[in-house]
Amino acid sequence: MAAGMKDVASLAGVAVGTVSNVLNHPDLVRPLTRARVEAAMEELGFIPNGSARQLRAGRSRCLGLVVLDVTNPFFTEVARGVEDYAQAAGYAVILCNSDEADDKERRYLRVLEEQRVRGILITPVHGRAPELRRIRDRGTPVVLLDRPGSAGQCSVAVDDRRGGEIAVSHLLDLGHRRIALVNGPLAIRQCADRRRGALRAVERAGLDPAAVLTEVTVPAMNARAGAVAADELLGPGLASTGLASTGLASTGLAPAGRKPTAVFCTNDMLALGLLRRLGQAGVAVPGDLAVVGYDDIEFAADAAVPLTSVRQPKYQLGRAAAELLLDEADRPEEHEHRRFVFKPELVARASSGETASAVPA
Amino acid sequence: MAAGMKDVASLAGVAVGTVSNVLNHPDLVRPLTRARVEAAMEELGFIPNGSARQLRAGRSRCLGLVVLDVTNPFFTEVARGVEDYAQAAGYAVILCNSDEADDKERRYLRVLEEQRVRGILITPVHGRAPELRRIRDRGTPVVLLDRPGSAGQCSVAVDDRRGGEIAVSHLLDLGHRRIALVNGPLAIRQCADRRRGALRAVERAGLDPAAVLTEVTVPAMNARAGAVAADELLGPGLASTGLASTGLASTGLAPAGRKPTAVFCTNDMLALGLLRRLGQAGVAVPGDLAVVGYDDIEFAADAAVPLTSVRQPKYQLGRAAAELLLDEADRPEEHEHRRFVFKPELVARASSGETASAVPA
DNA sequence: GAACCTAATTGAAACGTTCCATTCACATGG
DNA sequence: CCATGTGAATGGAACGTTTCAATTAGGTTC
Repeated sequence: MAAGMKDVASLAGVAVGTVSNVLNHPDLVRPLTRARVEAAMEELGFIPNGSARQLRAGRSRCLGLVVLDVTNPFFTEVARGVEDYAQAAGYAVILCNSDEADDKERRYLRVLEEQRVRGILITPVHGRAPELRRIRDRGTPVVLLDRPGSAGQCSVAVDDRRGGEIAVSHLLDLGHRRIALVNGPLAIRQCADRRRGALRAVERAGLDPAAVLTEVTVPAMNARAGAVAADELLGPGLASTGLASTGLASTGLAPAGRKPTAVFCTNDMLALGLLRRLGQAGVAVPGDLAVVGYDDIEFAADAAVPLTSVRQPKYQLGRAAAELLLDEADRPEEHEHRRFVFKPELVARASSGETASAVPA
Repeated sequence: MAAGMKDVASLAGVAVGTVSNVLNHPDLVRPLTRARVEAAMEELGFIPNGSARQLRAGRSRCLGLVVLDVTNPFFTEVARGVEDYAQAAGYAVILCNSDEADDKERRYLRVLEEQRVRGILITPVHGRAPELRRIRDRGTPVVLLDRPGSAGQCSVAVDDRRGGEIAVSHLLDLGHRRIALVNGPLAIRQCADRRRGALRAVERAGLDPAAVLTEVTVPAMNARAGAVAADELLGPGLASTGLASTGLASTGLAPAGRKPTAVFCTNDMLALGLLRRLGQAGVAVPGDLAVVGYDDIEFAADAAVPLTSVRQPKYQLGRAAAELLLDEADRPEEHEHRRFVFKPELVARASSGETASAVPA
């Protein structure tokens, strides 16, 4: 069905080599001949076969991007950054969604490697260090996204420790002394780092983390999980009685029994899901409970209670990562590994009571 | 660098054909031999070369999905549907973002065809009918996404005409008689259809569309464009004076001078952007202006004023599309083209004043 | 022990490109 | 008229698989 170079060649009355030249080295072929060949291509609707080309070349014009959740605006914004840069450099991006699932991630990595993509950008679900290392060793550059990498590879990240710290410092400054930390799996590096930052903020304030922080850990970083966390915070007998209910399902450092006056969610999806649930339960934000999120996705500003959040330069992140990756892929000699670390920034809005006075300690 | 089947074969002391059999027809090879081969693969870190495989097979295990905007949660939800189905069927998805730009779309289509993807799912920017037809003719199945296709191909869509109709009927029922229609480029089919639905609703109510509807057309369907539309609606001398300002930049049917009491935005991104701007300008929603969106993305419910919207079965849409595509790809004989049309559904929330009484006519 | 089966393995021919060393046609200068 | 040079086109090898007809080794059957 599909016409190949052979067909084009015979229709144009030239050798296949010439057709190839028209495609890849147009300057080497006489204008007249070139025109004939191009006409033939047009007539046959010839589309070069990428597989054959790649096979010969040993490498493709695609790169792979593996994210934790396509549904999270944070990642789509990063993806845009990656895509814009890649596009400009003549590459296409294969966007893969690991869904925070180990096996999906593994499967995608395998596919990408089989496709001989030019390189892989990934926010890994778990450490994955050895596996990624092997991929590198086999010749596919890997850049860690949104994660400070170890030596021997490039990475692009935002200082998550610091992000966690400024979020919690903000709450402490507002007078909060009982803070819940709603977090995803600690195996995800960002989660662990933001938590460390939170702890550090408390320590720096001369307070006891065990007394201040209550940890609630949820298995995913999406809105649904945020709602679950809200339920857990509100305790079993909740309903619309606000936080008046008793037992707080503390999974963490602090002794149960004292209710938090603020929550730090380690991403905005979590925070938005939590916020919605709090609204349904009649809990006032920030009156009864102040909320801080992370990522500053576009929708955070538009939430029922505009969400205070820690902003990350998402688009820049993606762009920088793509740049590093293609540099490594295209000029392996000159390339030297780099680790970009962007600075996070607090964006205070209503949900933390930026404007209203603080809740008593 | 990368080990090939030849290396595996010689290490295991067998012929390359046998290695291939281990991979593709394990049952044909003696368990002992198989083990030896597998050990060799492991030792060499062998990863089969997808290009070579595809070249031989003539087709790849990937399919392409081209959307208008990855940043729009509507599309990421659709993508999840596609991806889940594809994944289960053993396919990987190449997600492409046309960004509503004609040339980006064209470029991606080209790449996908060169890659010999198994099929293409697309929400086209413009009609593109002839070009897509040629792609089909060359042997790549194409399924139209979120758009009722013409004959001779599969498509999956939601009845956009009806969606537009129920949105505007809802506003009419609430007593509104001056309605602004904030819409994207009419070249995008959904935009045109939703508009037609809006017109129909007005006619069915026995009213004059020219008198009721004011059209504001923006060049993109995102939040920024929504904000621009808000500015246009508020008129030049606006600021925080609500709608008290004078000249309304009507681009459409209605004579200027009378200000709308309601807005129908043809997607939620537009509505959310508009909503934000209205908030900044001190316009009360739904008091001064009622707002209805379209898509019912997850964030619509969480907006400052929860957004009334027209819900589409996003995930189902993607899933159904992938199913049709793979059916066509895998069993071209039995396959017959189908056109799914899902029914949209109004989700009334505060932004249209669902609860509050209607604004006078 | 010849004749036949079956199961396992082999080797070579494709697949559609790109690359490169040749060949060709023709003009130029000696 | 031969040697030389130049620009254009050619033809075949190579890329790493899969497929398939052919071969081999062992086992059964008569």
